[in-house]
Amino acid sequence: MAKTDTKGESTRGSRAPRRTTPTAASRASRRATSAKTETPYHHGALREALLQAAERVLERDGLAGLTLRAVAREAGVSHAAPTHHFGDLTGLLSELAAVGFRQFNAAMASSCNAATTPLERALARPKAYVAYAQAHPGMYGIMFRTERLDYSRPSLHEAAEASFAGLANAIGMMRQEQISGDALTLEQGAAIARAWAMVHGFTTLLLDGRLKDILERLPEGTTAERLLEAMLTAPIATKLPV
Amino acid sequence: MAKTDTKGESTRGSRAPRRTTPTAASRASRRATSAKTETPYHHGALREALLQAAERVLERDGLAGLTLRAVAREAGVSHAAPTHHFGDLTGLLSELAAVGFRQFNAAMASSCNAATTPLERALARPKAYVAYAQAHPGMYGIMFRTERLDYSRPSLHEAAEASFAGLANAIGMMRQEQISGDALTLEQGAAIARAWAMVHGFTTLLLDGRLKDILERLPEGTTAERLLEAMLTAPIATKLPV
DNA sequence: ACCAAATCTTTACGATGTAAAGATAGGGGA
DNA sequence: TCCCCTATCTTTACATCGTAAAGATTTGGT
Repeated sequence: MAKTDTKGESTRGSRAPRRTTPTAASRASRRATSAKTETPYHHGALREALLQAAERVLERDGLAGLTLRAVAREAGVSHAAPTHHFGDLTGLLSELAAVGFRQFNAAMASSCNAATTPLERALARPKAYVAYAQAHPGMYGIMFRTERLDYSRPSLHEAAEASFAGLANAIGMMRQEQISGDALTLEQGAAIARAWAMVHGFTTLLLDGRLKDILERLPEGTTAERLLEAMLTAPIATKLPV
Repeated sequence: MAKTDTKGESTRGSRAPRRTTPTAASRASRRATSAKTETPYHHGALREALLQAAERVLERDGLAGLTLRAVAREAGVSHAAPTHHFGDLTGLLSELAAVGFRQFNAAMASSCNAATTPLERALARPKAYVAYAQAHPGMYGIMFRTERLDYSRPSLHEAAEASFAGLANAIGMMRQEQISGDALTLEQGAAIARAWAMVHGFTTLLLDGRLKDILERLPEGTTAERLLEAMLTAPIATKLPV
């Protein structure tokens, strides 16, 4: 793994064979030029391939391992290829986060649709929220690491906005009010903030391992999901929930 | 700032009062012990100076600008000096996070002591929590960026643990129960998780700018602190708080 | 006074992001 | 059909970063 830069990217030594990585070989058969194992100079769908490679790298090596060059290696292209499609690292991360938000929204939507009873309906979204984060910790981590993202990118802005709209909408339905337009009462805002903060906070604390102490002291075999449920449904013992 | 590595660090004479000359000359004159203004080879309290420099760099340039070399420049020492005191970047960040946790705990403690009425007592801690994060966003950010920290370091572990213990204790007092020892009921755990998740979630969402949309739609001049208060004290409109 | 250990600097190396120039294909007009 | 234009991808280059290793300097113990 400690290969030097130039060697690792197939630059200097082997001049003639352009791409010898396994991923490149699989791509070669797609292009029917003259039955050659050579990969085409033009990938054809590199943008998508890079995003998929980035997701693999992220979930495998964590955020620290998610570099432009690592993604390029994973996709079997030169280290500078991603720049052309995403501009810079922030661009790649932003587009990847957008993918994450879309997956995330889809997961919550399908989970809500599957719910039948009112209790199920109320818990479906938070549970799906936490479940997605647990299943894709890397993606979730990047989606909320704002200092590395560029929200002016339309794809990310839209996907994230849709996520928030779904939440606000769900709260509104639960309160049987019509939350729409531009104005909110303090109570409505507080309800949205409470719901979002509670679920988001629980999720980040959970992923950061900070709930481990609590979980270990709970009755044998209590899962995070069960704790989430209890947190959301437990009667308020005092006037203040905190 | 576009100089080469070695030149950029030590020739950078104008930066700090110390270490103004390249190499041999300064060493020679320092040897003579005639000039009192000359910087000694040994700093004397470099560890503390580096931590303070790191905090300055963090709040000025953000987490992205917080590098070992930047901290060394800020402190006016060679780029490798921090390594000796902190081992590596993770070590520096961990010690800095420990400083943050201590500041954080102190702020909450003093705020709780100043409270008189029961309502004040209940809100003092969350308010201090959010206030610290708003006043020191960089420090707060690093304190919860677990993938860059090493919790096996005693100073960090202790400071963070004290923070959690204070929280659990406050919840216990509010519920007028004795939360101690090792066992927790599901309800107790849920209460702690709820309080922590709510405040921590609110804080991270606020710092990430994600509550801006909500705040803008609230009645004119509603501050984040007011929203926090409403979130914590508002009556639960439905059976489920979410 | 002297030597070992601690502290700080120099030097060096691999990795990364990014800019710029070169190579290669695909596609549209003459 | 041929040719050139443009998008796509590769090479090359460079500044910065983390970190290891070795050298320089001071401190402190004996």
